[in-house]
Amino acid sequence: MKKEPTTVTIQAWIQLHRANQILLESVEDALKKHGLPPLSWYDVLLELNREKSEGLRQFEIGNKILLNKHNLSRLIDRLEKDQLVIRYICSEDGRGNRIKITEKGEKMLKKMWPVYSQAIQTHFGNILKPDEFIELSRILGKLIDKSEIT
Amino acid sequence: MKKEPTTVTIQAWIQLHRANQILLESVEDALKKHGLPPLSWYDVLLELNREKSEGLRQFEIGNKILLNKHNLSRLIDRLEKDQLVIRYICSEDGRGNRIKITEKGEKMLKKMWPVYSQAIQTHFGNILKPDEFIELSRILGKLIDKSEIT
DNA sequence: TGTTTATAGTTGCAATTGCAACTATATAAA
DNA sequence: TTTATATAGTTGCAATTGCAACTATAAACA
Repeated sequence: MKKEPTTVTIQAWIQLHRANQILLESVEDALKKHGLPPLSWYDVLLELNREKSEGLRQFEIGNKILLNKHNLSRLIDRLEKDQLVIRYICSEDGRGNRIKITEKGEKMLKKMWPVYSQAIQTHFGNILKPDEFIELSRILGKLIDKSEIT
Repeated sequence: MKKEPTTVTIQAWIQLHRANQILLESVEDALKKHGLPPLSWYDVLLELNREKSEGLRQFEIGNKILLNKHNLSRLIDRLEKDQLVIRYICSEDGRGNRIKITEKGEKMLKKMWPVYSQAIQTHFGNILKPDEFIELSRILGKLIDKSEIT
């Protein structure tokens, strides 16, 4: 089906891109200003924190946070160098490893959250009304779901 | 005002981030698959195409597409190397220069649009209903406006 | 079993980005 | 005017990302 996007579609697309860009920058700025690591570290640590006992395989993390394997591998290098995570050998699959969060990693997560959440609240939470979040969430959900099927 | 974001707020924020990530990737993939340059090139060329006669100063482009000056300077290096734009000396301000799109640049714009628009349509335009674009646009607009004031 | 094919993860290299310092000119202030 | 300060843009260097090739193991298959 070949169809030109309507003006409204194009506008919404640009705004989506722009809004995300602005918000992301605000969050990253806030983290940086507090001497904290970038958001991508938080994303990984958060997923690992949800699976404290078993840890996660790299590809599992990659699926959750939508990051390709080679960049994830090196992101984990950095996290490991800072002792926020550890790579364990993987008993059930000799090719891979199993990543677990450390005590220090949990502390980092706790240290980042106030800054992160405050930025979300300031630049996002305070701007829209409760209904608008629900509506926004519903619409974005459709976009995300659709892509997951494909 | 210190307030924790609600669950709904956090969810919407994550979805915004995710939806953008997915869509952007789709668009970039499509461009790459067709052997075309990245979206950032399109953004710059589009702005320049709107000001064909006078061209634009770098800082003007930077404001429009939200890109910092040093990265823009080098993005323009690349565009200029491919002869899609030209840097002219700037009569009214000796520090800066004035960027104009070339014939070749306009052609590139025309070549990119079908691929770009097709990707937008497939992954975005076809997914939501007309009302939803309007609503999405309205909500995102609030977020963007707010940030511009600050 | 032995052989192909797919998957998990890593690494080398090139391109891009971020940061800080720098040049040059313009604007403001003394 | 002279000096100080701000702005426009560039550049060196380090960090990050993207791409392709690579190793190692698992799964499928003959």
